Amino acid sequence: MGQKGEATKTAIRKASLLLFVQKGFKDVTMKDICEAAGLSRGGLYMHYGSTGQIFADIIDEWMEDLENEVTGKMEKGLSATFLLDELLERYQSEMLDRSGSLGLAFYEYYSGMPLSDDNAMLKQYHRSKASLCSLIAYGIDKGEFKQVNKEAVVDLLLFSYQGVRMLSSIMPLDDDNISKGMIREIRAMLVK
Amino acid sequence: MGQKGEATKTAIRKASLLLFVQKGFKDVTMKDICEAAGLSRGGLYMHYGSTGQIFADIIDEWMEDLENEVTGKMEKGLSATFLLDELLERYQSEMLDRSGSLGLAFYEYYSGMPLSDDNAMLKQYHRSKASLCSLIAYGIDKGEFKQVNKEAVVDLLLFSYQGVRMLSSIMPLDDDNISKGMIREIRAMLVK
Amino acid sequence: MGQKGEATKTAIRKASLLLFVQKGFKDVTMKDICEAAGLSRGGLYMHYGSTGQIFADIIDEWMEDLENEVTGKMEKGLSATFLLDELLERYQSEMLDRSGSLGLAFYEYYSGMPLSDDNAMLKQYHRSKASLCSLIAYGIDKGEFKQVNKEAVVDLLLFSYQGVRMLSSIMPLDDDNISKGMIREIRAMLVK
Amino acid sequence: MGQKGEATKTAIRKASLLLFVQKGFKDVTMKDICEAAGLSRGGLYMHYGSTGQIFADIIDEWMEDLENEVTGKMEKGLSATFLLDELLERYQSEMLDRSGSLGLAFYEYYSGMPLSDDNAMLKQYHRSKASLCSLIAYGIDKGEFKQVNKEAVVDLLLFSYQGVRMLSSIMPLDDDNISKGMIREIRAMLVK
DNA sequence: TATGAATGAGTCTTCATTCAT
DNA sequence: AATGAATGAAGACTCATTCAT
Repeated sequence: MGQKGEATKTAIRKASLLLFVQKGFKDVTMKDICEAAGLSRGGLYMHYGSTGQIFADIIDEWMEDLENEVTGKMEKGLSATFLLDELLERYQSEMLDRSGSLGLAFYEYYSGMPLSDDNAMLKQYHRSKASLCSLIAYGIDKGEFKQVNKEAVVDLLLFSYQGVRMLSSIMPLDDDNISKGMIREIRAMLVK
Repeated sequence: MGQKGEATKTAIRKASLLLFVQKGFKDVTMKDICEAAGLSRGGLYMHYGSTGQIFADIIDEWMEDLENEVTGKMEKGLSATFLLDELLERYQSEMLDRSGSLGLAFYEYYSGMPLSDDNAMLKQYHRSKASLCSLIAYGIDKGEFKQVNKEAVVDLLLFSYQGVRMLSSIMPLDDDNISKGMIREIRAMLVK
Repeated sequence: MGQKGEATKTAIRKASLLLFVQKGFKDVTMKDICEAAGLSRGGLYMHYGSTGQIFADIIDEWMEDLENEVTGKMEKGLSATFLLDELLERYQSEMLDRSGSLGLAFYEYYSGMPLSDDNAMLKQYHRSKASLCSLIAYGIDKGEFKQVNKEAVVDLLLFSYQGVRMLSSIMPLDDDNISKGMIREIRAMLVK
Repeated sequence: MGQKGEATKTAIRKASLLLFVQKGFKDVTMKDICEAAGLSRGGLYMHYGSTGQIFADIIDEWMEDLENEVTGKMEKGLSATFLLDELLERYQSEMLDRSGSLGLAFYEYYSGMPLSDDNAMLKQYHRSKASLCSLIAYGIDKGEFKQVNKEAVVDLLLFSYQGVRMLSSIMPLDDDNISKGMIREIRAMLVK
């Protein structure tokens, strides 16, 4: 019963994701999605009433996948410096893979909504922040890291990350160099 | 012709700017602009053929206003630390005044264009970067600043600035605290 | 088959009746009826192929309920004036209860059909007319009523009744006063 | 300037009137009107935003034409009986020309609006009523008419008129006979 | 220069109707 | 009998763009 319907919804989300990545949020029409999903007009409206609903659903699904892998490793007693490097490397590589980014779509989607506390990006920010802060606390505990203002350093990391990600999608940056340099600085702020 | 025509064009840009700030780039239509500028359809098309042309013109005008005030002061031999604080303060206050931001409009406008080197944002980035780098060099010269990777620190500043600016327009952030913390860290990286 | 099927059909008619009263005929869709009757699309189509069929069925059912109670009473030799008053009172109260009226639905339904002699409203008109005419004849016979053009007086009653009913559903009328006055006049035309 | 625009609006109203007469209010679409008026979609929307606006405009125009011609004649001292006959004759002929009636359109249009006192039909009712009442008063004054409840008789006339008009548009009535009879009765109620 | 009427294309949205299950 | 997924057609509405005046 729900079977077939759910499969179609999933197919719709999958097809839409591609479109949102390519064109941002505003330029994706219900018609685009029909075509991409191989569905008729009415068929699409059976499952979703607007691009906003689809996008919101995609985000929800998306966010559930992001879980702090860091915590587990701290519990295993690994070196904080090692974990930091691993994390920074991951950030750097993500900074560079700007393709496939939902940046514009997110920006457009949320700019059309009232600022609200159950904003998915906000939740994601808080989650990332908490995770990074606890890593730094762990490093300080182990004596590997300097005493720093954890929150400030984490913000610096997260926001500069966003900045590069967003700007490099609209202007040609030598992002490899840029991100390497930035990350080296941040590392230097932390590691003794 | 010039006279009156130029006045009308200026009025059009002024009216459009407001719209771009409020709705971003994609959602502003020629019709909106007609109404905002108090012009008829035909009248608007006399001067501009598309919203893109208007936006490009606005940016050009905009960019010409931004001039490096820093350089002059360096020449007067002022303390680098003083100049840095002044600059950081300005950045902080701009981080906070996210209202009136053209962020979304820029993003939308440039995401619809091929990545190109005569991108106004790119130019602006290079100009700011050069200006900040020379300030740091000046500080190092005077012995006030540590030896740092100038470019990296400047990028950190610029991109985290962009990050906060953009994100705080779509999610509710305690931006006052955030920006203060971040700027304090950056200052600490530089000043001996 | 009959059993359950007939129960469903009855449920459909019941749910539809409400909708027709609220929205007239044209604005009621098969989808509305599905929802109101708690049936699936396919389920509804099992029983009725269109709103017209449902409405026609409702009318048939409806009309069967209307039977001339007057005749019986005349046979019992009751006073014609008494019967007339009883009838007029009933008409007046119905004039006032314009809510729940199917007026618009009838109008819309029949205006979409060719004028035909097996029109349910027409049958109803003839039945009412015959019944009222025989009452008047009875009154004349008993010497209680004046010699009048029976048909004309009956028409006056029936059509003015319809007029008030229909118009008061679309414009705010002081229908209590209006109907009382009208009915008093009609009574005066008849009773010696 | 307004010249051409006003001409188009008039043409739109003219074309629409025909459609409203033929199909009532609800079944007339903006598309129908485009085609009937020989206009493009956008062209129509330039002048009217909905069928409701067009219909309202038509009614306004219409209502302005209806002016009490009766009053003038009373002032000339003509016989009340003569004026009454003239009026009744006019009503009768209008009862019969049910074609071209906006009955259904009116009904549908107003049934979709909240009952309101600035309802055009209501205004028209009050105007007609006042006009007829003063005619009767005039007749009573001149000793030609009986003492009657003016309002009640007028209501009887107006509502039975509406009733015939509306019902004869949806069921086959011998309206010639019916209206003649009804009008004769009403005349008899008045004239001594 | 400027007006505003007009066009035509494109998107949104809702339904009646069908059909595999 | 009944479900609900799917189709396709129809109508609403908005714009970019052109053009006669």
